[in-house]
Amino acid sequence: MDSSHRYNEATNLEVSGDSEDSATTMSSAGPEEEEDDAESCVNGGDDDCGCRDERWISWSTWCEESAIEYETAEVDGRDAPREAYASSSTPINSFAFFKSYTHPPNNGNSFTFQSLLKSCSKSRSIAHSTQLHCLISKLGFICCTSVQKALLKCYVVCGRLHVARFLFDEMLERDIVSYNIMISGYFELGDTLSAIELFECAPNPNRVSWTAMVTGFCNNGDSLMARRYFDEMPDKDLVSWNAMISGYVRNQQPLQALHLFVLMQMERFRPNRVSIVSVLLACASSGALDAGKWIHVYVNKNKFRLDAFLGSALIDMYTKCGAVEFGLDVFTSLKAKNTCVWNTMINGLALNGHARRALDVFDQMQLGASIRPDEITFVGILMACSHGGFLEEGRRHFYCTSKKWKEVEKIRKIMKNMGIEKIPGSSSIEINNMIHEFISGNKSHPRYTDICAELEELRKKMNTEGYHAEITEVLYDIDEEEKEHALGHHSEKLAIGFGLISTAPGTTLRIFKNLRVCTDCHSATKLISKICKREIIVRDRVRFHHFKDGVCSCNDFW
DNA sequence: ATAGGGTTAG
Repeated sequence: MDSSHRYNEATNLEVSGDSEDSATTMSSAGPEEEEDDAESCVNGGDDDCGCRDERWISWSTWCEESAIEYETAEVDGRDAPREAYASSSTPINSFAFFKSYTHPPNNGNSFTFQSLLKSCSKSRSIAHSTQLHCLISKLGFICCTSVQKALLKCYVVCGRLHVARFLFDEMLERDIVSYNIMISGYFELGDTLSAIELFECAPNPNRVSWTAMVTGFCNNGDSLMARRYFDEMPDKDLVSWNAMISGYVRNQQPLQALHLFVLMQMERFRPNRVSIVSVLLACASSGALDAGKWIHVYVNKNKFRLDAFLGSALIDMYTKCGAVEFGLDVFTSLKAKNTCVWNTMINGLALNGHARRALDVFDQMQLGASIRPDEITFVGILMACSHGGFLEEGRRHFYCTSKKWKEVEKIRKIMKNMGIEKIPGSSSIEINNMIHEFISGNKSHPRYTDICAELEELRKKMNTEGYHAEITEVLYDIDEEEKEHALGHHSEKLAIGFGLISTAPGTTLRIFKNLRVCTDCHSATKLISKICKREIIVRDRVRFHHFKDGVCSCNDFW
């Protein structure tokens, strides 16, 4: 396939807009058409021997015996295809609908069962899956390969891999689709070895199989292995690129995600909304505001439909980059606001310390828009309150997470034994469209010595202002001097030092840290903002700190 | 057609 063709394909995907939703809009063809496959595998089928009646009896018996509480099927137009109903409904509704629709001698065909199974896998209902499995066996549809695959999927999404494997091994015709279902199933359970094994014996792995490997490894935290498969993949398409990009985002490697996004376009693939949402997440978690703005322009230029998905991603990006007003602009311009959109806005405001505004939006959500808040909304509201300093008692209680060295030591040992390393502190700063990342204690930045000299200079000035390193926070029982050294090289200090020496006086510094800012860095940054007459904005894992003239916007609540 | 990619928090 040549690149220009791929380009067009990608464009069409975007321009048509709704194409990615087509999975829920089933084709109307099918249900009433008799399928050869199904007909040939049904046992009997002769009126004279009473098979049809018997089938109907077993169906109704099963309905009663399965103790399913039927809900009233409400469908617009009784002639709506059963598939459409099944794919957009719960299995209970689908069964009820099937029952109300089915009169002897019409017991449905293989399509009917495929759709019912689809609704089972959608709701991950093992009970309904097994019941349907029984019925399908009774009626003889189990020999139909498409029904088998649908059943396979049910067991896979319900986590019953051993059952799925049994069915898989029993299948007479195993096509690439069944292999792919099994591969993702193994990854879902974290059984990467079995997934690899299946992939390697897969007759002819296609793009879906390769992408399943990429996604599978990413979901299991192994982006390195995912990248290896991605690089080896012979014929990548947009979905495979998106899988790798979003995989990097999920594994907290936003810079790699951004890099791959650029690479993707160099390979003449045109980003669609999925790529855009993923890369916005990368911008949000690395604080790449300029990159994020560029994406927003791209979205407008290419007339991407601004739906709740894209809208929340944009609001999330802006607020996590400290640009609250831009986030609010997107929020107000959004026509369809679902719970997620409201939550994103509330959390974004809370994150930036705008407690009052977050609570206002919360009121608006319930009173003005009548959207029901969920648990995520409440987490956001709590966050807003705590950052607003409304929970002082909580804070006092908290100060009682602080000198238990022995406990800390124990936890560290357990973590090490489990193979979990402490997450290294990492801070990034965007300068001239370049993102510089600093890891605490890492000396690899080309200007490392200059940065240290600058920090040393600052320390002297800070000491005259009465600053002494607050060492209690290092939470490790090393001697005082070592503690002070470790503090001096916290990643945010390195980023600030670099920002100071590489930007014009007075320029605002925007730092992004993956962990929380420690007390020492907090008071040091306050002083630095005063000494250097700079505004310094630090976003840590939990919230924003706007430092100016020796004061922080969080009023020391965090 | 069935299989692979995307939103909010802790």
